Amino acid sequence: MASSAAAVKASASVERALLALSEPTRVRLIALLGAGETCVCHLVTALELPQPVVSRHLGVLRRAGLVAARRDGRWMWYRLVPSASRLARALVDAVVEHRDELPGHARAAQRCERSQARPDCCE
Amino acid sequence: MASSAAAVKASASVERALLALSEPTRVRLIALLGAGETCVCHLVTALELPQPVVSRHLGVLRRAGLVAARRDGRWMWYRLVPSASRLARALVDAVVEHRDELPGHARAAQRCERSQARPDCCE
DNA sequence: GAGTCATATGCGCCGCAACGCATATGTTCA
DNA sequence: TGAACATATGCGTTGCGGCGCATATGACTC
Repeated sequence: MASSAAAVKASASVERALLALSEPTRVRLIALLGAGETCVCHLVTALELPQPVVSRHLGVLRRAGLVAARRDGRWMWYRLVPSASRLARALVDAVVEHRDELPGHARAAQRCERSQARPDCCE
Repeated sequence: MASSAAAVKASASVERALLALSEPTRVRLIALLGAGETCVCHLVTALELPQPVVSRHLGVLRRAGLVAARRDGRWMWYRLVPSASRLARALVDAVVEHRDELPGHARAAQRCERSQARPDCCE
């Protein structure tokens, strides 16, 4: 029946989703993306981490089906996408909803906004 | 103000909570405990893992403020307790609510119930 | 108090995943 | 085409956490 097939699919994705969420930096990325689609350069500025680190974590989240990427010229924009797993969706929603509790999130979000306000970046 | 003090406390506990939840076995334990207070021996039977492994994971969850232990003679019973962090509570609730999606949970829960039904264990 | 049972913990080992660094890929503009 | 920029990836290293094993702690019975 269709529901068991869906359960299998969700089961496969829930493992990757849980693995993806079991890393502080990736949780912080989810929290930042909760504010809307964001360019990688802003995420790097927000988290104050080396670009390869951010890129790698975004890759994990993407392969886990939690975020999607869109290319705009030289820039890549990432956004949250609903996971195939209800559990994963609930976890992401919880992180986004209560992101203010994450240590350092407020400052990171501030750096992210200020970075987006600069006219010399991302067009 | 009081809210900032609460935020600091929640912030301290949310880190430990996220760390505690970043492990598949511990997530499975949370899922099992979602059915109610459970004796360690049943959790060992349910997860089919060595007793020290289960005990250690329960210790992590306990120190993270996600579960509490109660001694009853030689047996220890564990139960979920509301975390000081709203995010942690939301994550635990999500795991419990969608526990059926966790790979192998149904069988583990079945083994847990059958273990509890045996009269020769835990009194 | 000795023995037994249930659970917790100390310790050493090992695998894995994150990181740093360099570099590849892809895009824009001159 | 070549240079500059943004992002992704290959690779070697390392640190941390989970596991296995033995043993300690606490509780009950005789």
